[in-house]
Amino acid sequence: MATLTNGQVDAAVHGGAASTNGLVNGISHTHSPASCATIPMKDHDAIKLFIGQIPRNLDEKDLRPLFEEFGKIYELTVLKDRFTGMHKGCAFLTYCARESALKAQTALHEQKTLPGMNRPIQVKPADSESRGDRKLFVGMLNKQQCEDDVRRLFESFGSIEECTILRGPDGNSKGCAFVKYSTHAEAQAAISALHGSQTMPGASSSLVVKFADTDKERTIRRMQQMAGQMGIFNPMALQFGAYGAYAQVQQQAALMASVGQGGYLSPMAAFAAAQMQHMATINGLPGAPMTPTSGGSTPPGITAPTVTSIPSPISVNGFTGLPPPQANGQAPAEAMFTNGIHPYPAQSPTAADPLQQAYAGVQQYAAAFPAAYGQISQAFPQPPPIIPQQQREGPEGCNLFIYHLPQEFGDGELMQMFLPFGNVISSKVFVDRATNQSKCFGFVSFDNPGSAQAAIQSMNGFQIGMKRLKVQLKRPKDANRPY
DNA sequence: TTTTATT
Repeated sequence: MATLTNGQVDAAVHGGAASTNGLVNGISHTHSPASCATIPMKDHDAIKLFIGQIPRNLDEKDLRPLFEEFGKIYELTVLKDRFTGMHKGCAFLTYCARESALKAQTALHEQKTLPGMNRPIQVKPADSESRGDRKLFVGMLNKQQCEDDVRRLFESFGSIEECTILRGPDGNSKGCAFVKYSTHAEAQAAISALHGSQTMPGASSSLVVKFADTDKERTIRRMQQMAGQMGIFNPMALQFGAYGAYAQVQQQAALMASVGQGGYLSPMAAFAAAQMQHMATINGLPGAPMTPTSGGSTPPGITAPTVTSIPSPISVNGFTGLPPPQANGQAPAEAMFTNGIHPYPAQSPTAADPLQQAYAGVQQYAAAFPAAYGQISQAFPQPPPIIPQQQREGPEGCNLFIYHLPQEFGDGELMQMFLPFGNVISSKVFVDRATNQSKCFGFVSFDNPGSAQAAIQSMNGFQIGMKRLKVQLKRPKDANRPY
């Protein structure tokens, strides 16, 4: 009996020790293990790490020594822009051993700052390693609340992997945070329990707890901001694949940036890319390099013949709200691209009023694509009635209150903004009697509640410049109604 | 009231 037992124990100890040693050797010594020295093999459960905050002048060979400290590297790749080859300041790293990854993460993540960086290095599992959506955006926090306060609020719903308060350059809280749980279910539980559950002192509304924006959503947000900064507003872009269009534009812009690529550029993308340049310029940012005169003998891609065939008005106007191309097409394109970035051709008769151009764009769009327009607009009479009749109210549930309108919006602009959602029977911006200035709020009435709801859905919170529209059902004021 | 990047 004793013999048998000993034998079992010996076998177990031996086997266990052997495998443990192998593992320990693999991770705890710098680069000695013979196990994966010649043929790189990684553990079945290896973790791919994302490395962030890397100075752009460091490439793989510069980075290797730093990470080899923690074990044999299976793969290390610095991320580069697909078109320009530009170093993106981050990398992916996979160790042969899972343990090495964990060690490196513990030792390095936010523990040191590489030369020239303002933030500490990031070493954590890549997004591709994670299971599902588990990161939350938390809004409407008190600006005094710190990471620990937020953790305390969220810890009972699961294990928190990350908790960050968003701060401005001055270090002041922006009143919102990101909280990452280890699983989607935990995140969901926190949303159910906390969203809207309380109002923090000093916050303008109740606590917001939702899944953080995806990349796509962030792109949309940025697009809205840009549109706002340009004073251009066009709801059509919201309704129709502007997202996809924008993604294309980004790609195309990158293409343009790499002079000499000479690939096909759709006129729309060229047009929009030029605008992005312009926006970058007016924002005082460098923007992607686009130098029409560079390269001497090499004509820039943007002068390719494709530019002269005029795009469907949609692409241009739908996306940017720019004036429709002139009939011959050639002149405006040339004017625009020879001065590099000017979105408004000087000779345009309506150049003085970008807003008006945007509206012209909407109509042009609608006229060109009645079918598409019909998808969101139940009733689409030939030219939409821009001049509101006498002020009328729709049935209950059809009347909207809109706040945070741009100062320059009048009744017509308000109507134009909501036409895509249905039949607008009236629109009214309130005006200060003394100054004749808009009070930045107004009312819009539809002929059916569905349109009103669709408008709320799309337009509430829509960002124009620094402001966000508030769009809600008008309060029924039966009590006040004059007899 | 949505970040410093994720092939």
